[in-house]
Amino acid sequence: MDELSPTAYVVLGMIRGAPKSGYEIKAAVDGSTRFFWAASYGQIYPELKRLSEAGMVVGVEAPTGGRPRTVYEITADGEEELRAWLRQPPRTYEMRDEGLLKLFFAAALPPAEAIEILRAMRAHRLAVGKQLRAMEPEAIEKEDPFPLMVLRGGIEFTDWFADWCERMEAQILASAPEKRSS
Amino acid sequence: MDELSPTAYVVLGMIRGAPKSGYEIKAAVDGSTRFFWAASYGQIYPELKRLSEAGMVVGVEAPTGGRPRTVYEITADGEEELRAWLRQPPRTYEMRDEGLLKLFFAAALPPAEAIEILRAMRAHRLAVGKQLRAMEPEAIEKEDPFPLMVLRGGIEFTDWFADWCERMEAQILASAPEKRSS
DNA sequence: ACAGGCATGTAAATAGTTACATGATTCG
DNA sequence: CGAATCATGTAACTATTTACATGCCTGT
Repeated sequence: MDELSPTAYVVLGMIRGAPKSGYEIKAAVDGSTRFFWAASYGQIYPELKRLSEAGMVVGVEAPTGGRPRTVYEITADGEEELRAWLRQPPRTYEMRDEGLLKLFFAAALPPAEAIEILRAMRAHRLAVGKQLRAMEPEAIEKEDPFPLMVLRGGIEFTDWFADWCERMEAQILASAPEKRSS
Repeated sequence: MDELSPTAYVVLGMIRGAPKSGYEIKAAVDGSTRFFWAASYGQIYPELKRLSEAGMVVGVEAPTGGRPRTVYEITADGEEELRAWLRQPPRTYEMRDEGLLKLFFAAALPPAEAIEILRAMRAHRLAVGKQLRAMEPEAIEKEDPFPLMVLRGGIEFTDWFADWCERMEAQILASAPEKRSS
C-alpha cells in the first residue's frame, strides 16, 4: 500500500465524524487549519478520487434538491489509516515568511525603510489575529477541545509576533534616532 | 522584464556584500535563513544561470587551487532589483506544521496519545532552539544587526512555542487525570 | 432577471525536494 | 589512503496554486 500524501490526511480528518462534499472540505479547511495547513480544490478533488480508489473513503450521492452532490464518508480502513498517521511523529515543520526574509536583508535599506518592513509584518499579524479571534466563538461551541486549543495557540502566536515587531521597531528607532519617521 | 522568483532574492541578498559560489550560497542559507526561507541546490544553480542571463549577477572564475569554481557577484542592476523588492510589502506568509495538524485531529486518539503529539512538537522546537542558539555567537560578530535580530526573534519564537506545548500538555492532563502517562 | 453561493472538476504553471552523477582537493 | 568537504549540476518526482470552465439553485 502506497503512502498517502500529507494532504490526504487533512481530508480524512475533516470528514471524520461527519461526511462532507469536496466543497465542504475546502470550506472546513479555510475555516480552521488554513493558517498552518492549507488545501486547494486542485488537491482536494483528485485526493478524494485517490482515497476512494484506495478504499479509505466512500462517495455517497447526496444531491441538494436537484443539484448533484457527492459526500464522502470515511471507511474503517480510512479511520485506521488516520489514527496510524496521528501516531507517527510529525515530520513537516515549514515556515516561509517573506517579511522575515526582507528584514534579514534590511541592511540594504536606510533604517526608516527597515521599519516599514516591520510595520507591514505587524499589520499582517494583527489582521490574521483578528480573523482568528472571529473564528473563536464557533470553535467554543463544539465539544472537540483540540481545534479550539490550536486556534487559541494561533491567536497567542500572532499576538506574540505582532508584539515582537513592535519591540524591534522601537529597537531600530533607538539605535537610529535621527532617522525617525512619523 | 519578467518578475524574479522569490528564491532569486535570497540569492541576490546572500551575495550582496561578498561574492559567493553556488555552494557557498547554499551554506549561507543553511546557516541563517533556512528556518523561514530554505533553498536547495536544485533551485540555486538554475537560479544563478537565470540571474546571470538577466544581468543581475556576473559569474567570475575563481578556482581554489586547481579546482574549478565560479563565484557570482551582484551587479548594479541586481542591487537595484533587490532594493526594489525589499520596498514591496511582503506577500508570502506560510506555515505548514504537521504537529499542529495532528493536534487539531487529536480527538481521534486517547488523551495520552494527544500528549505524545505535544511532546514531539516540544522536543522539535527545543532542538531547533538549540541550533539557533548555536548560531548566535557568529551572528553577534558581524556588524549587520538584522540577521541577529531575526535570529533572536527565531529563538524567542521557539521558546514561546515549546512553552505553549508544555502548557497544553498540562491542560490535557488536568482535564483527563485518570489517563496520566509516566 | 441577476447575484451569490453551491458544486465539481481540469490544465497549466510554479515551486520545491530528493536523489543521483561526477570529480577535485584537503586533512588526518 | 580514505574520509570529509568543496563544487557543480541535472532528472525525476512531489506538491501546490491559479485560473479556467461549467452549471445549478436560492433569495431578492
